[in-house]
Amino acid sequence: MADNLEVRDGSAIMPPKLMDDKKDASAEVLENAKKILREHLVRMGLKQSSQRDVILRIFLATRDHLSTEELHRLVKADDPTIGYTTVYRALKLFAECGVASEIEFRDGIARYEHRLNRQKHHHLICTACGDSVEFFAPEVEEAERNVGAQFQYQTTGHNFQIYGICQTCQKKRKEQPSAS
Amino acid sequence: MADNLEVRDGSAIMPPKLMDDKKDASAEVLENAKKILREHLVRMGLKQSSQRDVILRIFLATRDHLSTEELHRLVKADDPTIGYTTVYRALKLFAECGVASEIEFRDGIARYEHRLNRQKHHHLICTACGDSVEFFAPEVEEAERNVGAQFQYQTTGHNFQIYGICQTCQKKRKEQPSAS
DNA sequence: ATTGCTGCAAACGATTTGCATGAGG
DNA sequence: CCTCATGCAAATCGTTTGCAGCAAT
Repeated sequence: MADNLEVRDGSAIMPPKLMDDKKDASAEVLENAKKILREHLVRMGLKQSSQRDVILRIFLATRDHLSTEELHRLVKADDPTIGYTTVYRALKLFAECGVASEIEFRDGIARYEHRLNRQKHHHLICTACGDSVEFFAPEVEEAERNVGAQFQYQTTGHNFQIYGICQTCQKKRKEQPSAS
Repeated sequence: MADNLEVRDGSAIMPPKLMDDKKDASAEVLENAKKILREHLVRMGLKQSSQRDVILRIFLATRDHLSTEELHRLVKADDPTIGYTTVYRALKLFAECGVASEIEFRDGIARYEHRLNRQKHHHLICTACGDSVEFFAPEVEEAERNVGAQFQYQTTGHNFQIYGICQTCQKKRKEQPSAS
């Protein structure tokens, strides 16, 4: 599941919505993630749990940007006994050890995506329908390094999204200029 | 494209924390903002109010990044009858018409700053103490244009912050490596 | 045995809204 | 007059935490 690079609105010249680095490295990625997580747990004096294994596997099996609730829904389909709080705490853990990273859309909901075997990318988000597209902007990574050095900050990351209206929603608005 | 990614200063010392464009253009800026707001109100079929004038004046009188609550506190000092909700709605209005822009720190609180007579800038934020520094990164504006064109989005803005630990907090951590 | 993990429910807190009243056009 | 603005209180809703019992080390 989840290796479809469909471009939904059918225009042929559009670049793909997801920039993929590897096609189906799921098993390999999963092992890698498990190892990273395990090392983090040991380092922090924490314990393993079967629930976290399930959550990790399902989290890695999707390419989407998942909110805690969405991931919980997926996890429950696999094991209905796993609660929301456990998913919530697992995601925080994944983010801590670098397996996941948080992205801020504009709906006030925390979303996560996994970072393993993925090039650094950013998101272009449609504020009308919530759809998003990924793009590369290496100059942003460079800006982080430069600015950090200039102000003598020890940088830990950044946050970069572009907002706009996608082509589909632009068309819709022309047809039905509904007062928002 | 976008290869001039140095943050300009050229001096070896620490750059100033706020990049100012004009020193004291408050009156001028206020008039400008009032005009923009008024036009927006007319366009949207809304009405003027004395409360919004007060809020606008006080909002423009600071260079800080204000949360709704902080601005409300300042406003109350001037006119104790103005309520939180009015400030909240006024800020949304200011953002709509371009007088203010929202910035997302990482504490889950919406903050606003005014945009008039200010160069486009971004923020470098200390996640330990919350302090922030402004910097220029024109290549980011360029990225917005390029990416928008590439994916045929009509862009409306972006969101860019760099996070890290400021020098002061780095020192503190060396002295007292308190487990967070 | 000790200590972390889980899942439930409850707490939290910033944001948002419903509504009666007041003011702008 | 009609419509929007205001301010209060209450609702919302994602996030976070307290706690009793369970599981890992």
